[in-house]
Amino acid sequence: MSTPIVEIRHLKQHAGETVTLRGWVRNVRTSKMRFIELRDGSGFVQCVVSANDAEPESYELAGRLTQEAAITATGIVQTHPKTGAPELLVKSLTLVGESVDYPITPKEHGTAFLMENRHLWLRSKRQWAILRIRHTLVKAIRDFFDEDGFTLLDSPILTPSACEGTSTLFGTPYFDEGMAFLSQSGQLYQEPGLAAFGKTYCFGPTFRAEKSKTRRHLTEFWMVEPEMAFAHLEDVMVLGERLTKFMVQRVLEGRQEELKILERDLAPLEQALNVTFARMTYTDAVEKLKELGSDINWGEDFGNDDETILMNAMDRPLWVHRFPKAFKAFYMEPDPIDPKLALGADLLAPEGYGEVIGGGERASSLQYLLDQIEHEQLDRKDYEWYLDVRKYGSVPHAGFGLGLERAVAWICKLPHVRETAPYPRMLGTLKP
RNA sequence: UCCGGAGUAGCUCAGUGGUAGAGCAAUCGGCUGUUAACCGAUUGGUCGGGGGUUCAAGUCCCUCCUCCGGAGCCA
Repeated sequence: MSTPIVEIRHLKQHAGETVTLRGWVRNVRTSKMRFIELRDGSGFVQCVVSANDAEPESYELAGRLTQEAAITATGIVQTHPKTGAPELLVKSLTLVGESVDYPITPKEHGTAFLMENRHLWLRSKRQWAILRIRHTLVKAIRDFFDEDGFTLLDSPILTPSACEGTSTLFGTPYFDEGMAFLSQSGQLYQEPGLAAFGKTYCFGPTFRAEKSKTRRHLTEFWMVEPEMAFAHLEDVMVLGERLTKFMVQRVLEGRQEELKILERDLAPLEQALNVTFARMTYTDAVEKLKELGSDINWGEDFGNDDETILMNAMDRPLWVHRFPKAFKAFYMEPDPIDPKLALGADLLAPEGYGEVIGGGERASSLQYLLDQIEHEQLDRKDYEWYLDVRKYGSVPHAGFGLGLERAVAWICKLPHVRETAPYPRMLGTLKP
């Protein structure tokens, strides 16, 4: 006689029925009664093995199960007499794969050890919750742009030169063409797509060979980069805010169990959903920072502390816009009212998470771009294809980049982005 | 790259010059529903590597390596 195989997430629908579960042993507590905490990737459930209800050899097996052994368990779905949660009253157990001396024990571990065992750490409850939320955010991002009429236009990962010229790039030999570089942004490749598709986005890994050693940096991270034709700075802030709210909403709706595992305070997320994001010009932000005790001067980029100081005084996400042109990328459109300023906007997440979105309006004048390329001492030859966007039907256009890992870190309220990626790549971390 | 901190049992840590310790894990035994279960016992160490001081070094000095936190740079 065979019983239906059921995923733990569907257990509730099978109350009173005999079913088979397949999964891994998270923990075992043995007394006369034996309790197996089982996980199957879809959820967690307690299996109860008693001498009365289980076959003798299964009862015996339950007594010698080890952490992370793979098993199947067949029994009746009942409710926990104390908590009311579904549990399985076991009739029979089979051992599918044994597990000897699993390194990650129920007690605490250091970060270095956990990172070395990242491939196993993925099985831990917190990591499971975080990566499920990451999954939901990726899906939300795709759904948002697809439903909004954007066309996915994949930017290449192997590129011939720097896009922004500032950051360090990872290089790799590319046949007879010399060095190729891993892309640090797909944006420049989106712009030519506008005249073909109107609104486009790319979403994939990007790479920065910066020797940054902070809680906000990975050398490999995912970024979604929408770009819109006939669009201005205002459109960036409107779109970015809608996207952020959509992402937060999807997680609040669909990942309640995971948020609970993470003990995430939901109030700041609900707040972000229900209010209009704050806006402040760079110039006002500098004034505000000075009031709050920062030693920043106009013309300097925000330091890590500055973002923290600014956001501690804020109860919602904040757009900072119109930065000094000097420290922004060469392709930014200058502010027609004050040409010292660039029409850029960054979205700072609350709770100390800092920049999640960076974007703005792109320069649409060929002559202006040529002047900028000369001024920045870039090689015009590298950008001819990019300049063609301005030669053949140039229009105002704008877009932004949203860093997935930073969004996950904020929404899960994590102390470090390294937990937001399945296999994070950082300064000094290439394994596993 | 700079500043600070740390490397001792499989893991998390205590041990400030005189015989190397605890909790967890593992192993064995006990316990009528447990939930980081609990109780008892056992096993487990080139004290990060190299050099030095000393009768004696986990402990003091030099040096290298690795990791953690922060800065700069950025999403």
